[in-house]
Amino acid sequence: MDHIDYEILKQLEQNAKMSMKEIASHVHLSAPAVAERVKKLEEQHVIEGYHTKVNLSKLDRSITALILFKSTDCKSLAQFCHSHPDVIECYRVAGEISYIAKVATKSVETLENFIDQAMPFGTPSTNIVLSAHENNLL
Amino acid sequence: MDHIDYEILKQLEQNAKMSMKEIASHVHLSAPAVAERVKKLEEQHVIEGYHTKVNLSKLDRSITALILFKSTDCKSLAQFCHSHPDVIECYRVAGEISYIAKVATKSVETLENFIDQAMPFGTPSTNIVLSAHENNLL
DNA sequence: CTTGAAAGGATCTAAGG
DNA sequence: CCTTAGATCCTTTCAAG
Repeated sequence: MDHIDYEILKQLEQNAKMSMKEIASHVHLSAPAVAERVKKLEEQHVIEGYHTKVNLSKLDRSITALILFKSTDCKSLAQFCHSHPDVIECYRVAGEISYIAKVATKSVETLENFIDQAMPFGTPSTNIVLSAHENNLL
Repeated sequence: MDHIDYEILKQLEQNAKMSMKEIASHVHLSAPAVAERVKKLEEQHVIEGYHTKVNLSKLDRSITALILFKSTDCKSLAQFCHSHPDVIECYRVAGEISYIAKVATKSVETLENFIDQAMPFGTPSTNIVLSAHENNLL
């Protein structure tokens, strides 16, 4: 993991489909050299996968909410969240809160349904996302 | 956006590098037909990008925290978070909380530094991530 | 690590149903 | 909107340096 690997990861993070040739031109190496480095990064699980980001509103899931739970049965809450189709991410956390679920859903009605279903597992505090921002890792 | 597009997105979500040929075999179409559909999904911004997931701990950022803010100056807090290298995601939300930052940092010391720097912009409640889970969209 | 070349795939283009 | 077929580009693998 040297600075060239960092630069390769930086390029791939922003565009997973970038060709070895193109990455090579950024890091001033040959394409086979870059391919070998990428292969090693995959084997070392530095690269965990290549994913496609899909627009949630185009999937008719325009409302995103971060729901904070105080729960005494996080195992059950986790099981519920892992299997619920509206949940896109969830976190077991230590702090004032014990569990956080990120939900992307169709409408306030479906959000209400989710909260009602989740209530038995803990006390939710619902925060609707107004805007979101992602920073690059590298 | 028919059921075939959904199936294509489902495949690409899990593996952005899947070839048109391989997707084609899943949806019982020819490779060029799939390529054309993917191109349209890109043009319609249903597909927002192709990204590589990088292991944070391999980048020496083993601690992840979700920091909940009560703030009266979200604009400044957002500006701070957008430009801070430890922040990976942040959300302006409506609810009990006004702003949420997802931070990936090296150690408790660097986390402490972040909190100290963020304090002027609001009242933080720090929740360290013990475990995380992602669901598939499709 | 490099270059260069060869083999195998993938994508792109075009013609046609 | 689809298919098939041909051309082109990219990747991968190997050699030799």
